[in-house]
Amino acid sequence: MLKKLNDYLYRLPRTGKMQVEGLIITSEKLLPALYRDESLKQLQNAASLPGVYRAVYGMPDLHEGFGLPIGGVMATVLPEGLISAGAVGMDINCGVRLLTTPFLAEEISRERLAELIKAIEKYVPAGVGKKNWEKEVRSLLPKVLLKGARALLEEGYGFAEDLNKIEEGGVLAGAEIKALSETALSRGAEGLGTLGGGNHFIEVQVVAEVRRWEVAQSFGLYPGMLCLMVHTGSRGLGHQVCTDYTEILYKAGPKYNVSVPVKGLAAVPFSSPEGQRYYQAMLASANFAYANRQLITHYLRQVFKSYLGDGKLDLVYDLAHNIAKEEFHDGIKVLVHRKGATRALPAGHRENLPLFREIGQPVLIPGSMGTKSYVLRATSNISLTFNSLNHGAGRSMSRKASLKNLTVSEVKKALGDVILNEKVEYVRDEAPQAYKDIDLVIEAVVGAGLAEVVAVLKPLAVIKGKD
DNA sequence: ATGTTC
Repeated sequence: MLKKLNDYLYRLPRTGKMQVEGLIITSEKLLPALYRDESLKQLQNAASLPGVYRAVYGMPDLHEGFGLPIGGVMATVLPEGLISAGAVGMDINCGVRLLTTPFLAEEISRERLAELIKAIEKYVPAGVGKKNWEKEVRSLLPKVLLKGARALLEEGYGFAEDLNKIEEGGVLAGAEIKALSETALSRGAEGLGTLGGGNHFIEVQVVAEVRRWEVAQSFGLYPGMLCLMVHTGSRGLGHQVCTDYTEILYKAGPKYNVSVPVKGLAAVPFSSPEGQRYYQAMLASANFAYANRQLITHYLRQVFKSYLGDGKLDLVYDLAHNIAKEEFHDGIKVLVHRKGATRALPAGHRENLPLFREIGQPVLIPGSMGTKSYVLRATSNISLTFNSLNHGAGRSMSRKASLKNLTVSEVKKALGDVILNEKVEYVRDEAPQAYKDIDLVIEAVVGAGLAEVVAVLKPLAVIKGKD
């Protein structure tokens, strides 16, 4: 089905109703997983939407999702082009934040680390359905929806300089509370300040390797540093918004003569009332997620202050990997849907935050549970993929299959010395065996000439929520 | 991903 262009770039040729071709960043070793699930078929479906621009892209962590595959990038020409809730995904602005700590990893014993993650769990409830412990934050919801991480800052949760290192300054303009259902609002209120389940985590990591010294230094990363990585999103709020609007867009589609191959790609013109409504709801959910990671950061600072005596945690960066964004490519205004894909702005790109304008933004790529994570920087070739990179390792086995096939001892072995808060049994579907090899995924984006490795992070302890 | 078949 795929045509090899070079070692790391494959073409998904136009067939059937495809309006554009697909381009996939992958490799010989990663290919078999693509043929085991529906991701290529889903990419073909996306390529068949009217008005899809230039090509649809698959990142090396590509795998089956709802509508657009995870690791998929799809752009539509504005203003008449389509917007699809399913092409953003259930967890709107699921994303990653990396923090440095004032400690070297070697200063903190395993015993201390184990205590630390217990303390973190008290402040940041982990697991599906968990609610925030600090009821006061619930009243911040309206402000959070409109002003994102900035809203929390105004309430004393964080420092002004935090915003300089959050994509978009931690807030997207245009959110509307009216666009959210009552259910979405109530799920949002309870979920603010919680981690969630699935692939979400808080990880204590060490900077194990620095490959680009100057760049790492400008990102604030030095070898041996103890770091914290937070991976979470908009919790039940984003999930509800995606569910609500997939239904709304699916029903409204015919009104605009839009027919979609599957309900998961339900879409309407961006400029239509329904399209704008979804976009406003998506922006509010994205703001919520930036704020969620900000609130969690506040709690982490409290824990570090009380348990280790120093709560000075500095942001490296915070980015979204499930979002749709209005951007210019080839001089044309498009709506880029990234689902399980990260926007990656190279050095010199004018849309970078001021701090990163010259050097380019850090691209944070978490590995699977217990495996390495990477900090990358995009090269100037990144325009090939609308300035997009992968978001992680990507599943290679479904949750169901991993729970069925993986034993506790196999998973324990894969985790090695990494401390885990939860019983291994409950997070078997998050085992490294259920994911692609992060090293191969990174090799693909580097080999394709899209990115370079700045630093490699190794996990020491991980907090996961149980499903 | 998810009050995982509200």
